[in-house]
Amino acid sequence: MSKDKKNTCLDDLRMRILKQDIAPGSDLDEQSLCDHYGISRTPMREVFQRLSGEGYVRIEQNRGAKVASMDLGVMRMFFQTAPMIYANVARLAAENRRSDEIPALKDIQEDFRAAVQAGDTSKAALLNHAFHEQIGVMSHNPYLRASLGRMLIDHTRLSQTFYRPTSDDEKSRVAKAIEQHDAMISAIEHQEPAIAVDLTIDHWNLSRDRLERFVSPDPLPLDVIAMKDRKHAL
Amino acid sequence: MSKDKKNTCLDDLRMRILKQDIAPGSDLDEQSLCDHYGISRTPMREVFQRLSGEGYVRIEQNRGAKVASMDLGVMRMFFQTAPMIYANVARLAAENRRSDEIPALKDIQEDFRAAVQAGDTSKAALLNHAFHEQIGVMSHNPYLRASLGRMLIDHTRLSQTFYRPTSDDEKSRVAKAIEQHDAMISAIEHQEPAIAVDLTIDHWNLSRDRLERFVSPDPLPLDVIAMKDRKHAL
DNA sequence: GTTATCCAAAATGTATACAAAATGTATATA
DNA sequence: TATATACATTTTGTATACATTTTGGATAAC
Repeated sequence: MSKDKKNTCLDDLRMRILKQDIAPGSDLDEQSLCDHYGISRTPMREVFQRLSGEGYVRIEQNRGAKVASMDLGVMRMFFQTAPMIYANVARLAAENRRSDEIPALKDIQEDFRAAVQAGDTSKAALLNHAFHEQIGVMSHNPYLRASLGRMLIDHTRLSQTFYRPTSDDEKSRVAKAIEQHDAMISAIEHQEPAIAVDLTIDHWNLSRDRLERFVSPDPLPLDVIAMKDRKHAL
Repeated sequence: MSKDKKNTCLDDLRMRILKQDIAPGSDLDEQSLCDHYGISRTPMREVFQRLSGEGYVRIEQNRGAKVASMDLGVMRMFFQTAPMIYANVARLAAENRRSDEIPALKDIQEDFRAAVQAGDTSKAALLNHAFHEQIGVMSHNPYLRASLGRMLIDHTRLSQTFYRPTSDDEKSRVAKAIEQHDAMISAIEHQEPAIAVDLTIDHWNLSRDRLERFVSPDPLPLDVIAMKDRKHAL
């Protein structure tokens, strides 16, 4: 009974961190979370330890848990490291996947497609996360999974705006990402590591472009009045 | 006071797992460890959670903590993944190290050298572990450090016999490993990533040969009597 | 002889009271 | 006004009692 509540709490906190519903760097208040999830401090602190082990939070001596931050130095490492990890995980998944692991990947992809089409952007981002986690599971490489998990936390946090396309161009990018997922499933299912790697690199490049636009968006207009006039002129 | 005992416990369990003083797959008995380290169950369980997050142990629902196992599938992944992780961590350490991080690396290397010369084999293995962990710190890449930490746990567990050289050939290998460490320190200090990578690959190849001989040692003599005769003949 | 069922003992998980540490606030002092 | 200090409050850490689950073994049924 309470074990169930503990897992609910764990899943919910993971989700809220990934959705940036709880901001990077912010404190997690032990007591109020205990009240909210209806569990006592002991299992709550265990949840914090788990989240810390997975890289979602940082625990500091005598001052509680904070959501993992995303500073500039870490971002550089993210962009530098991601393609290597993703590509190698994909290769290993294509080599080592068990056939009974394929359906889970397909199920996630269908839910992902549905969430995108329904315009449920944060659900889509979470399902994209689950998709890539599942590829990590299928790689059967515990060493790389540790890196992958941490990369995906930051990737998902940065991609919260991805699946709310605001232009035809962005719509086609989302459609392309979905197609790439389908192709990756096929490459993994048919055990074609080289194809899985190529697709993963393409998928990363697409995502990286969007991430860069998110991290470094178009500058604000220099002259707000002029912008306003232009808008009226439409 | 008790916080100190908790950290002692954490460090000691890490050490005992790395030394294979506690065998892969074996259970950790909560109560007896509480008695041994003089702490109560709450902080002991927190220690287990930490060790689990770092990859030293696995916690299973309602049945306690077991030391991480090392089965065949994982070993394959270890040999497949290690050079990539080690080489990239070394590259990043050479690129990103801060100058105030160099002394710690040098100190560890001196202790390592001393332990080898003193014939303290398990201390040497532990200091080798610390040396490579410190390079991980200096890489400033939290993603790869997660993989590196897990690789080093298994690497150190497999290398317990390394620093007890039983022949002149093995002695020269140990001496070479020490020289490689020195050269790696220099490459990192002088920020030469390409050299750091090359040295790391060499270092890995040396280690891999010894690991393979450990995992797959010379077969037992087919005819014990003949061997015995041959020995008497010497 | 084998399997099934029940019960006691051991272990694991949770709640809570108490201890220690950090934080905030008011007052004193320069 | 700025800084220092003492004290109250809040937060974090630990011990322990109690609840739940698993485990081992005895007995019963087949």
